[in-house]
Amino acid sequence: MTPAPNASPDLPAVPDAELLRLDHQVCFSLHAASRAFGGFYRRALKDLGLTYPQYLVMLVLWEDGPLPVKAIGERLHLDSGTLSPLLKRLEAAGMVRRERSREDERSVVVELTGDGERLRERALSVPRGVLAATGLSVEEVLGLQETLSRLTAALGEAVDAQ
Amino acid sequence: MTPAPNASPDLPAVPDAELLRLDHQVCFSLHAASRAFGGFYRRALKDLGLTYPQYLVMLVLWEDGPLPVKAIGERLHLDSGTLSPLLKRLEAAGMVRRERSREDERSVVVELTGDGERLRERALSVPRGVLAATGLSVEEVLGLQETLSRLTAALGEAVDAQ
DNA sequence: CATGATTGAGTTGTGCACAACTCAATCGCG
DNA sequence: CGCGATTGAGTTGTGCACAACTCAATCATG
Repeated sequence: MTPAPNASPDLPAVPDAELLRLDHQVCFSLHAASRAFGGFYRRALKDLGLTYPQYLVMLVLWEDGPLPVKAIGERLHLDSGTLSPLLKRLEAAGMVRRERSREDERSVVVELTGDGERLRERALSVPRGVLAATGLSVEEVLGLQETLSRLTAALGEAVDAQ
Repeated sequence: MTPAPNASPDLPAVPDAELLRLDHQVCFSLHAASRAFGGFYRRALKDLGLTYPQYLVMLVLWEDGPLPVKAIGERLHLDSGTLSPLLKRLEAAGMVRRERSREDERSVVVELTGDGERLRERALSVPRGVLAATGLSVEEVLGLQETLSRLTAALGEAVDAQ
C-alpha cells in the first residue's frame, strides 16, 4: 500500500506495530457493532418473520414503492447475487411480487403485496426499540451516521482506485 | 418493545414514521460501512491469503500468543460455530496449529506456525493503508471506535434483557 | 464417590455477501 | 439494418454468522 513507513502526513510518529493494534480495535469495533445490531434486529424482527437484510429491502420498498431489482441494489449497495435469492424468499413469504417489466424485459420489478404493505404498520414499533437499545441520543445517532457515511464513501473510492 | 408511543424521554416529538426513515438510514449506514470495510480489507488482504475474519483471528493470535478457541471467541464475540471451520481453514493454509489441551481435554489450543508468525511482518503495512483509505484522522477513528464500543455493549445488554 | 449439570468444541442447516460466471434483452455505432 | 458491447437478473461456489444441536470432558453437589 504505502511503501515508505510513516508516509502519511498526519501520522508522524505512530509506528506500524502500534497501528496494527489500533487496526485491531477499529475494524473489530465496526465488525462487532454491525453484528450486535444484526443480533438485536434478528430478535426484534423475529415476530415479523423478517431477517435484517430483508427488513432493509422492505424499508426501501415501503418508502419508494415498486422498484426494479437494480434500483434496490443501488440503494442498499447490494448486487443481484445477494438480492435475487433474498427476494425469492420474500416472495415465498408472500411479502412481495416480482414481475418482468414490459418496457425492458431484462428488468424485474419488485412490488409489495397486501401483506407486505400491512407489515409496515407492525414494523413502525421496531425503530424506537432499537434506538432505545443503542443508548445513544438522536444527535449522537445522526453524528454516527454522518461519520459512517463518509467512511463508506471514502472506502468505496479507495477500493475503486485500488 | 415500548408499548406507548413516544415514551422515550429524549424523543418527545418524533413520530414513528419519521423514526422508521431514520432507522432506515442508520442501520443501513452501519451495515454499509461494515461491508465497505470488509470490501477494502478483502482486497488488501488478498496478497496475504486471508479473509477479513481470518485476519481478525490472526491479529488476536499475533498479540496474545497461543489461545484456546474459547478465548479467541470471547475476544471477537464469535462462537464455535463460526470459529471451528474458520480455524480449520487457517490450519489447512498452514497458518496455525490446533491441538487439544492436555490439562483440559475439552479445550483446543490454537497456536501460530512459523508461516503464521512470519505473516505478521507482511501484515504490518495493511493498517496504514486502511487508515488512509478511511479519510478519517486518528482522533476521529478513536472517537468512532469509542461510540461503536458503547453501541455494541448497549445492544448486547438489550439483547440479554430481551 | 456417583451422577446430574455445565462447559468446550464441533456439526448441521439457513441465510447473507460477494466474485465469477451465464444468458437474454437492449443499446449504440458504423 | 446488423452486430458487437453493455446491461439486468440469475446461478454457482466459497466463506462468514448464528441458532440448534451432539458429544465428550469436567465440575459440583449431595
